[in-house]
Amino acid sequence: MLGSHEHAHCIEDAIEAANRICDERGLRFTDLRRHVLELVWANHGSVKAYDLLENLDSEFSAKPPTVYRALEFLQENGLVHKISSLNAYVGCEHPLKHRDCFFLICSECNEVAECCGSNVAEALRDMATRQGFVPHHTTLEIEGTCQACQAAS
Amino acid sequence: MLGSHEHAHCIEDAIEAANRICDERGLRFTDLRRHVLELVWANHGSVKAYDLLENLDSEFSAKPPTVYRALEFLQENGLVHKISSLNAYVGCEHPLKHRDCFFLICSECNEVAECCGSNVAEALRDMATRQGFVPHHTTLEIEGTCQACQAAS
DNA sequence: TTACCAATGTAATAACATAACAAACATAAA
DNA sequence: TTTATGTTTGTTATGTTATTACATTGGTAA
Repeated sequence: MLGSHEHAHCIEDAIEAANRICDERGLRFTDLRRHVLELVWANHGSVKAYDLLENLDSEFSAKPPTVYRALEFLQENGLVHKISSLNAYVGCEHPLKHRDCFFLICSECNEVAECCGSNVAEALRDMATRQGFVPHHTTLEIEGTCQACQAAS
Repeated sequence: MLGSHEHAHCIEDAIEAANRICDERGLRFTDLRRHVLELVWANHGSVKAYDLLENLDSEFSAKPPTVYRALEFLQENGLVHKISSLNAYVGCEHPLKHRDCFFLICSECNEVAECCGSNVAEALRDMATRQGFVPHHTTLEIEGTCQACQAAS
């Protein structure tokens, strides 16, 4: 668990960042996209596409493409990440500053923490370089137990 | 591409290793399991479960559970890895020696190279430790362009 | 207004994976 | 050898995740 906090702030911040980013890029942060982003941020865990679908109330005609298109837009603009090992999605904790990030996934409480930079990225670059490999995209997802959940057990 | 080589040797080696491992562990390396492992090793790319399904000829009754069970067995015994970002499977290049490994996936030629150890694993452990996170399983998959494909372009 | 492109609606289907139960088969104890 | 047991495979059905293709709507600028 994350420390107790006014989670509404997280959502607000995410929406604000999204507004700013779309503005800068001349993109439309539509009702649908905003709504999906809010749902993704409803908690600090990851969210499944079909759960989003169920929670897009009657305001939207919720068919799979509706959700996947919104997720695609949000991913392209760094507002959401896909967690491949879970087939699920999380809100990006620091859009724009985002580079070489990876995820700590607690399988007890299901929260996902996003980490950036550090020695890991460097070690990865070194390793790839030694192999003559040019990386485009890295998927780094670590499943385990977070600090809070260890303390609790 | 990997350098040209007698790929049949890779398959042979994989089967031999599998035989040895199953033997040591008192497990049954059945025809089905052997056949699936051979198909996984048919090339150095990753293979999709439903492609395996199509290629399990009439010798086996090929329904999805058939394939997924074989893959599960092979994964449990370190003979095959799943590539989450592709929903696909690759043969393990060094069963048993396998620890903290990760994958370089070339999106030009589709080959997958498995890497182990090195500073990366260490950096990951450090990072997790600093966060008080206890890792159980790491998914590390790097998509990019391999050396051979850069040279070719 | 028209023309255009982006966004969304809608239906169908593709791709990936598992549940639940039955049958076949190996192995070892009786 | 027979029986009992657990493992492996067969089979049907279904659950889950994601995309294709085409129609419609809506914003924006010529």
